[in-house]
Amino acid sequence: MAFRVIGAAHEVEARLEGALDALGLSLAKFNVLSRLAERAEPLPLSQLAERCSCVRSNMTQLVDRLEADRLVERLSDPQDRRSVRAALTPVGRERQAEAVRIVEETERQVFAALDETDRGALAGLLGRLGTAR
Amino acid sequence: MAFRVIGAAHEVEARLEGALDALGLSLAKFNVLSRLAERAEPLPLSQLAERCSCVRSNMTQLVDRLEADRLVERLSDPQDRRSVRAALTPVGRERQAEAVRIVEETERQVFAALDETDRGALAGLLGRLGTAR
DNA sequence: CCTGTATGATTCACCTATGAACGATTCACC
DNA sequence: GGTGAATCGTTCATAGGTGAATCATACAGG
Repeated sequence: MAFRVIGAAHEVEARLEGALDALGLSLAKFNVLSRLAERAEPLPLSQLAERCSCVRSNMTQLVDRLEADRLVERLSDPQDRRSVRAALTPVGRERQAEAVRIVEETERQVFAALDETDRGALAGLLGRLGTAR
Repeated sequence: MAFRVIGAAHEVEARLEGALDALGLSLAKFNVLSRLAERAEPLPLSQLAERCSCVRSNMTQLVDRLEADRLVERLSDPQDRRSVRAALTPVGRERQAEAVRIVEETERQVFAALDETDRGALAGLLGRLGTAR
């Protein structure tokens, strides 16, 4: 049962990765861009890591790659010189918006066979899994 | 919706990884050991990769680490000198059996809130996701 | 004011995964 | 029987993820 859930999720991930590939993005990069797009303010990397549910060292690398792609830039914070804030570039903002459309379209295809009731049931069942502790 | 499925699966994976940690195993290693435990015959790495749904180069590394752990050994095949077969060591076989118990117990906890009907419904819904193409 | 502690980001070592390129072998077919 | 194509495992570069250690900076308390 656990492996059914894991296997299905891997397939969904693979579909999304495949779709995002056309934009030179991965799911991980898309996630970072989306967290940044949510607010106008550039975010310190530690907050970004928290919102992406990953550790800071991972965010350092992700931002390295996104900066190399010219989608994000690092800004130093004069208030706290330890802090580095990540900001979307104009290209990054555009790319994120295109990615949203692609992700939504892919999602529509993946869940096409499920009506609203089915989707609610699925979300409900997943929400009852005992993953705490 | 897609991210609900993915998120839930990641939490299930994390629970299993955490539980297997006590045996010095990961989910990936457990999977390899289990494929090997299914039959007495040592398996060529390419078949092992296929059964684990991963590429051969990944299996090379996984078997490297399992060999370092003394859970698996590489046997050369006199019939086909290109081929390398992986075999469980006695310790590997034992470890796999312990891991099965731990995985089953963890699974029981994760799915405790779902009765048989719920589990069937969940499997059914997941099976209807459009991941082909 | 100074000192210790907490925090921010990076680096490093490791694990899992992919795909391309490679060397060695096997095999099919002429 | 020799040659060209396919197959096997490994290696390499790249990507994403973790945790421990490190360095700089900020901050609280004496």
